[in-house]
Amino acid sequence: MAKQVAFQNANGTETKSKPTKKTKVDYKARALGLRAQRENLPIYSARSAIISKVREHSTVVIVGETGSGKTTQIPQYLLESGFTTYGQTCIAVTQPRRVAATSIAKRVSEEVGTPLGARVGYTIRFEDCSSEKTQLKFCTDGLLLREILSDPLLRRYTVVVLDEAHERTLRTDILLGMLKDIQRERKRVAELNAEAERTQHNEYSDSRNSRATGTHIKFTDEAEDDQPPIGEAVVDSVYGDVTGIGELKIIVMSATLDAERFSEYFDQAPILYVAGRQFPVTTYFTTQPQSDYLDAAHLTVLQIHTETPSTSGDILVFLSGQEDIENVERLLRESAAQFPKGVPHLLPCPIFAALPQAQQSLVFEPAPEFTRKVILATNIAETSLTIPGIRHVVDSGVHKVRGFDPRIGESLLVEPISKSSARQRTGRAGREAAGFCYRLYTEADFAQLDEDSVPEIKRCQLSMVVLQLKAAGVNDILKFDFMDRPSKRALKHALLELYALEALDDKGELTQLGRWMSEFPLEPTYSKVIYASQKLGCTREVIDIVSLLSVDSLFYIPADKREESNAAQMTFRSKDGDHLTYLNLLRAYNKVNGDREWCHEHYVNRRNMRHVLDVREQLNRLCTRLSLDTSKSCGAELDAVLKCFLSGFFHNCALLQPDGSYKSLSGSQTVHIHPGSSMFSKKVPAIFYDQLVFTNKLHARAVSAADPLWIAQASPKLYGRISQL
DNA sequence: CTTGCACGG
Repeated sequence: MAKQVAFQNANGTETKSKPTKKTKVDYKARALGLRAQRENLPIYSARSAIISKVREHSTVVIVGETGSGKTTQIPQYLLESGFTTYGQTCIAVTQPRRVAATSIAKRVSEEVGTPLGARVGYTIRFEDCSSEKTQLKFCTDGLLLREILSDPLLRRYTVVVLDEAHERTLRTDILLGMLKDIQRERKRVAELNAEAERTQHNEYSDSRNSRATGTHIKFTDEAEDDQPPIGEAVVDSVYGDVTGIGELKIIVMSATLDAERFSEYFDQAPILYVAGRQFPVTTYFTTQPQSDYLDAAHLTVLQIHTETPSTSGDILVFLSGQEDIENVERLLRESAAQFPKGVPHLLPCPIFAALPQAQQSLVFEPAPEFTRKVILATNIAETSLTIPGIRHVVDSGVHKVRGFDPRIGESLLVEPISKSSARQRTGRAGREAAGFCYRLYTEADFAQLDEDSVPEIKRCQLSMVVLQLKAAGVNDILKFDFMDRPSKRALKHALLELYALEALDDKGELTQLGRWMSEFPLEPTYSKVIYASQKLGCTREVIDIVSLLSVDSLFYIPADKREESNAAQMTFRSKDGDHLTYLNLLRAYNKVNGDREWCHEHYVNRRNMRHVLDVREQLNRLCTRLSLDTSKSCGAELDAVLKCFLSGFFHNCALLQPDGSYKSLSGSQTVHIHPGSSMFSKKVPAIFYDQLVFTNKLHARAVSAADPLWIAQASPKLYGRISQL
């Protein structure tokens, strides 16, 4: 081979862990069989140290490397140590991802030896596998956040364990802030309870004189029938009856050594370190910077393949997105076709979130005889998926990052990864045995990388976050104790957006509409649209379309089938734009009952369509509970639907210019209609869009035609003038 | 004029 990528060995090796094996449910006997395995985990020797630290401190930070067993064991140690009481209190363990919450709950219930949903259970959106008996509940962090809105003190829980906190997802960060508040309030309320107990046991003291300000104790003789028979109810001026509520313990679990930040945030909480099970990974850097990482990735894979036996394990390549993956796949197929006889086959397996399930699962199947798999992956393989059999990792050093700046809007750009991300990628080579990692950048470039990625909360739109905080009673958003504070500009932008949507009044206080909107698991723009649909009589259509917009791709478009998939999409096309096109798609999908073949023929992403139906069902149920008539339909008068959308999306409008381009109303920027849109290359006086994302250009996604007059009516204060245009 | 990293409710 003429072209080569030169590598050099890094100083030292990097290591990672061994996964636990999946097993079948078999309750008591099975649990007994698992006990030896549990006691063999690295964390087992730290059991009593962990428990006593949790008893002594309100908050404990635990750093556990992959394979330490922290995720499955620590919740069980707490359960065994009496941190909960049957039928009354519970331990919550949060995960950033749904699959993790469910699979860990399954494993732990096996180890505990009870059926799933009994003593150990899980709750995620659309799926509740827990009961009155549940004392250990695994859930997504987003779900626990929702629970705070209906139970501001989280009174059911004695301990909350935040797992994977180092990932710093938007929801983990908000949860950290809110839990810190809740912990302080619980401490105050717990003291009230302790004091009530003391006064009750002292027959000489007058309890009325010994209470904290702002509270009073109800006497049993003035109580309703639902009062406990013995003793007195403890009532707090803010939370009402707080009888029996104790302190809230918080355990922050992290896989990396950034624990000091968590410890500082929780008033110097103690940090415990637990070692993992690891295999060494030999890491190489390129000797020269690579101008084209796709070419470098392609050549490196060929080098690994020819220089090591194919039985030495599969190759995992980290790339930035679908386009990169499809390009490298093509290069590899071309090269593999020219292998001389006797060289083992090379099987490229792409994997990214938008890929249909059937193709995703190929990654997990063992390669055929005399064949080596090359997994071409996005960040999905960094944390979300663990692919067995990987011994070689090729790291491009880049990923795609969503950004947000109120001045520019949203963006989606390829950027260098952080050091911790590079280490995480490297670790993927050492899950089962010693491995190798090839970094397609120099050691000097690695040294220049940021230590950690920027937390999500600093690079996304915050209107939904701010609405949630307001609904949870956080009045001064600018003073909220964020672990990493978003910019003042971003927070003010969110406050202004909520004001424009009439969720906040001119004092910045939550309006009745804002309270109503906060009930929805939706961006506030969407809940506003649903609200507007009642007056205009098209709630059924609006809920359908909002559900359709909750997934990011309704169609799957492979690079080589663009023409065909476009033709298939034409079947659903509405002249008014994407919103009604999507509605047509849903109706067609329902007519064939989501038939698999039909979806395949029309390039419809079936998994995402199922999610749409789940969201729709949840929204319908929620609306009914809030006494909205979800059957209100506008029939063929679909203009009403577009008008509703404008009541939430008046900020997302653009007007046609004499030169045929569109300029946004809010920022006077040139916006380009996304090529996948039914409005692409169409000229109408005005458009509105679901999203504006900067990639190489400002692209408007999910676009529909709008009457300029409707825009003026939707927000007379902002755009009243355009009716005169 | 030709395109969407990953998640969550």
